[in-house]
Amino acid sequence: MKKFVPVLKRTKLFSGVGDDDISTMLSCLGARLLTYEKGEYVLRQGEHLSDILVLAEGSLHIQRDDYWGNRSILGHIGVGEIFGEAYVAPESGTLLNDVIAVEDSSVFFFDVKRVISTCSSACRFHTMVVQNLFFAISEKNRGLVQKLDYMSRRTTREKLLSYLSEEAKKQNSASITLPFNRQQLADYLSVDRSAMSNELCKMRDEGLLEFEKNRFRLF
Amino acid sequence: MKKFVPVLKRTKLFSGVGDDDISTMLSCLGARLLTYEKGEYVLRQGEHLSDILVLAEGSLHIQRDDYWGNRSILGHIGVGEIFGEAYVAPESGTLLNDVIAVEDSSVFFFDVKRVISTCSSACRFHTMVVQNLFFAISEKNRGLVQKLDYMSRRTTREKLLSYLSEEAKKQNSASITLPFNRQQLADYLSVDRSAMSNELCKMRDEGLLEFEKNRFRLF
DNA sequence: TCCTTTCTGTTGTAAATACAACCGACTTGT
DNA sequence: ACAAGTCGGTTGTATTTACAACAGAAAGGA
Repeated sequence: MKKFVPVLKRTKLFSGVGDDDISTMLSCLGARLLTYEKGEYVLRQGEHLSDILVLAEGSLHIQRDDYWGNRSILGHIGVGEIFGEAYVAPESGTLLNDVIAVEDSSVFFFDVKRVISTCSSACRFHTMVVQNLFFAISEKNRGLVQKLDYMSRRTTREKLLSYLSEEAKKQNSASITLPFNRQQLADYLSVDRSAMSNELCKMRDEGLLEFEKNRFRLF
Repeated sequence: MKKFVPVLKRTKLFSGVGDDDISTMLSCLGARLLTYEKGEYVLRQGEHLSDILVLAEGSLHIQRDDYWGNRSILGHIGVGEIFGEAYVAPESGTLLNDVIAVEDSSVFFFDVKRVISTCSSACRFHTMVVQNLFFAISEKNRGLVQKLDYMSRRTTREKLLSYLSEEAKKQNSASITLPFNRQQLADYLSVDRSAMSNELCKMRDEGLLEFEKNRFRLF
């Protein structure tokens, strides 16, 4: 568990907390570290959740399959990101989405009650962690608003362009790597894969962008 | 300002705080109360925000107009609801949406710095308010996920049904009142108004629902 | 290496949507 | 009461999308 302290140190949750203090907090917060193989479910839709999770290594997708097998991908979780925070509130109800490992992954579980409430021992950082938690979920909130912005576009092309250009802004480069293959990108943008593939090629022919696998370059 | 204490008492932000303590906190938090006429902007896209807002009376829409005048409605804010919380984080950047009064409204402004940090006076409730804030934004987060679920549907009918049935669940009744007229509902679901109107009538003819103005009944 | 599976692009067709234009009912303000 | 504006429904057409089916390339396993 200790080996992930450098990872945790750079997360939003432990921002401003030193290495030693993180080590202390790991036991103070009753942290557990679980591992998942590619394809395994980390969380399932309908479950109750009382932990805040942090991805220590690997990569996850938040997604949802309906009755008919149509998949919708809500988002991607990279190393150091927090997830599950939205479902630990007392009145939150059960999870609306699955979380699945897209590669072998390790996940920290922190009991929210121990994160939020001041403990008896000498953890000076609870206040800061609660604030961090607030800022982290507030960031996630803005990300969701951003995604709603992509999804509110009427055409596949507009969805692609708004997503790709936002991603370019985030990655601070015109060359970007997406955490999705074509099918996943289509599920993320809620469009048909073949139509999207078609549209991507048209855009390439028009000189708007280039791509190879999941690497894209915008012009 | 005092007259709104009963309203504030029932908000998520002040949940668990007594009347007297709310009165005390109003000054302690440096609360300001501003009023807006129907159609006035409360917040504008691109602005910086350092306050957390609570709607004391009236009704607001969170929306966004693009270059070409296409409007997208992100959500509706009713009395007692918190808003702006997602944009008060240090690294949050500017607002992505406008907030506009759809009827004459009054809004409380609370400086986030005074909400989050412990004050010197005897406010025993800061910890609780920060927790409340966390839960409130976490609830808003779930609402955004819910909206993404509507928006991920491919057809206008599916969008309508998922939205209306979710609203029926929230309002705990098959008869629901929407905070939108037809154009606003279309902007909320990101579909064409006339196509949506058409679809609604088809659904009515098929016996799926009834409606009159902004009141709907599901069968 | 060979076989299987996955991934991506291509095409054609049916279905759904956007867009524009129009109409009548209803509101609002003067 | 009148005029102007708003609102919701209807229709037709052009555009866009979903869906299904297929094929070649790439990746992975035996």
